[in-house]
Amino acid sequence: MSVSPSITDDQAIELADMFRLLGDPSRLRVVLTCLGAPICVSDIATLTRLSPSLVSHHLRLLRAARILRAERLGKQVFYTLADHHVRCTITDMVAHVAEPAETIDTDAADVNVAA
Amino acid sequence: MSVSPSITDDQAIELADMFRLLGDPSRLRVVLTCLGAPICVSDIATLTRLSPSLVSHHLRLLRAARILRAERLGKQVFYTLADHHVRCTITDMVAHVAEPAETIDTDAADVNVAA
DNA sequence: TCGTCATATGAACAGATCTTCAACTATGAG
DNA sequence: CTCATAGTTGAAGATCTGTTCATATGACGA
Repeated sequence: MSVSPSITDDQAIELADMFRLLGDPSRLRVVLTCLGAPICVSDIATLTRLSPSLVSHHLRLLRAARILRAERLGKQVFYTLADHHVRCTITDMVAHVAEPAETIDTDAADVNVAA
Repeated sequence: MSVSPSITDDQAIELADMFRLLGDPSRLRVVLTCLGAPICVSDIATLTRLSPSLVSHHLRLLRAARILRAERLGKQVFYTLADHHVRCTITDMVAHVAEPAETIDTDAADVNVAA
């Protein structure tokens, strides 16, 4: 039984799981760092000002959730968004919250539960 | 100093905060329940199969984060998404994760590191 | 007023989570 | 082989968070 139109409870759990991973400031910063070109662990650590160990722990979770993908190149391991869909999803979410609301109107005036 | 192109650390924290709230399955289901018409607490509790008390606790957090908005009507209190921007944001995020990935390919096939 | 329904709130507990530290593996250079 | 660099992993601890239970508040009807 779905709790809302057009989404199953299972999907809700999957959705919550992604949100939970992105819900930690440190981990989110790690993900944001990977939005551009593939980047190695020590660079992520430097940019985010987090310890390499902590970054690695976060990366493991993000990898397990298939949000990030790893690729070894010599001694270093480079991380990137797992695929195009994940990149779209995260980019859009970031844009939504970062922007002060732009294309708003379409149905701005509707159901208003009486006073 | 921003950790990624086009987003400040403050925005990242704000973003993480929203994700964190949406990252709990129960709380997410509460939010999803409010996507449609304004709905009262006991109905949310029924639909989500959560105790009224727990629902109320979650609603308080969601209200504080300005994700939901409350409106009293007699003995009942109805909840809705706080504003159109929040509705867009959440609707889009749900759509992104709910859909089985649409425009995927472009870079789907490539190296696989992990041994 | 009293009683009841609808919500809200506070305390308390169990379980999860972030972070650190130390130790470990893997790769490449000399 | 030995060493240094890059990353990973596990244990441990402090903190946070979700949930429940009991109690309180607010609103309406009798």
